[in-house]
Amino acid sequence: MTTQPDAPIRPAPARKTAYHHGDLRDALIGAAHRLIREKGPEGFTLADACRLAGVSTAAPYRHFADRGALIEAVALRGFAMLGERTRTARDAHPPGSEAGIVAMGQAYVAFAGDEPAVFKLMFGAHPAVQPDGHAPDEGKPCFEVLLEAVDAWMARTGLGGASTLDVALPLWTVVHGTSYLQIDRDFGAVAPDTDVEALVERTTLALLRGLSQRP
Amino acid sequence: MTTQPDAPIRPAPARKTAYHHGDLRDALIGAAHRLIREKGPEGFTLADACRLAGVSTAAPYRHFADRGALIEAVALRGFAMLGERTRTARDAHPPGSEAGIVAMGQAYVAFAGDEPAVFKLMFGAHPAVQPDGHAPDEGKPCFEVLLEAVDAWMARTGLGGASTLDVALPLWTVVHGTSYLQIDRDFGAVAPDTDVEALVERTTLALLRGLSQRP
DNA sequence: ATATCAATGTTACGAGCGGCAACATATGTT
DNA sequence: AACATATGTTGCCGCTCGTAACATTGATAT
Repeated sequence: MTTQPDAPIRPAPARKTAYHHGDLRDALIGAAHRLIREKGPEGFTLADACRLAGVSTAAPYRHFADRGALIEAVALRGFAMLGERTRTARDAHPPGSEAGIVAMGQAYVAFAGDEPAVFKLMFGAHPAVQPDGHAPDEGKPCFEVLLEAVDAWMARTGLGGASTLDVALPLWTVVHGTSYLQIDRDFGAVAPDTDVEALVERTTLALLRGLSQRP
Repeated sequence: MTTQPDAPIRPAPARKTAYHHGDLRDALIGAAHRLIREKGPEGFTLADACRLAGVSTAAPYRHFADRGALIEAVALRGFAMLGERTRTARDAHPPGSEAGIVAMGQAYVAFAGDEPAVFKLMFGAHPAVQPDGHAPDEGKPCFEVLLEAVDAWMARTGLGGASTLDVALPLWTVVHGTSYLQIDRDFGAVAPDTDVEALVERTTLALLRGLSQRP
């Protein structure tokens, strides 16, 4: 069981003594999640999380290397949530359908809207980048759900000559860009009344149509 | 004249005394730009900028309300740069051409790649959001360059029934998403050898094709 | 049962940063 | 020459991150 950000601070086993928290690691992740959600990743403070968990400011260092490690743990939770929502969206539509791909994209953007700060953590550049330039692949499972759906769609529409990535990457850029523009309110200055859900649908469908015809 | 981040620290007029810097505001923006470019917006420290400019840590408060105001000034410079690069890309192609729109998108992504930290500042959510939800519109001029190009393209291809925004917003999401995925190395875990320039071209052309046909 | 060890808390501290108040110096206006 | 204003300095406070040294608990072995 993981402590959700809305859960009470100290749901751990009732103990005689309060010296040992019982499940501090998980409680800290929950507290950090809540605080990051409220104040954003920048405003988040390790000391605040400690206060929320009712623990001294040195305690986290028994469970996390440093502030960044705790933040990363929150990001990891985010990928689990995103994967779940993506699969749910997929399962609501026939396999290989365009509607399914649209719904997955809308789920992506909706998740970003619901958890903007966590979304940024998940995809924000990790300071620890491998020397070979390969990033850590926590998000890979999520992407593979999309890859399967695209594969099914390509098989159904008999699209020859293109690879799965040729379709999946453009789709990803659309929903990722829409997510960021929504989160950062960048539509506001230019098209304040943008309905992102409809935007994703129109753009995704147009993209699929454009990709499926030989020029 | 604005102090570029590569310029010497104290290019201001040679004075008898060093007490007054002479052009501290601009020098601080230049220093901040350089530091943010090197260490990212998070790692940027007002004190570092002061050291770079050879000035005490309290001096900036004569020119900027706080740390955030200095950062915003750097972001403003970014919009000027982006606008210039966008217009240059446009002018290299015939008006109303798809090649021009592609080139503008590639310029957008290339700018993000060259100035990732500044790019994030520019589009990152401003803490000061108007109560009506409208964001400050420093980026509007850049977007209007795209709007004009899309207008010309729509006029040329005789696309009826759709508004300019119906085309421009999808295009924006593509290049914005590509920019972020490139900056944060998120392609790395999934498609490490992605050529973003080619990706923008393929995606933009497919999108334009898909949008220009009645379903 | 009890002694010991490892895990997991605590307090105390130092360095660095952001921001303010009070003071100092240059510039320019009358 | 005298004053007002703009601009920079020192000194200070509160806060955060992270480390070191110490304290408490639960588990394990005898």
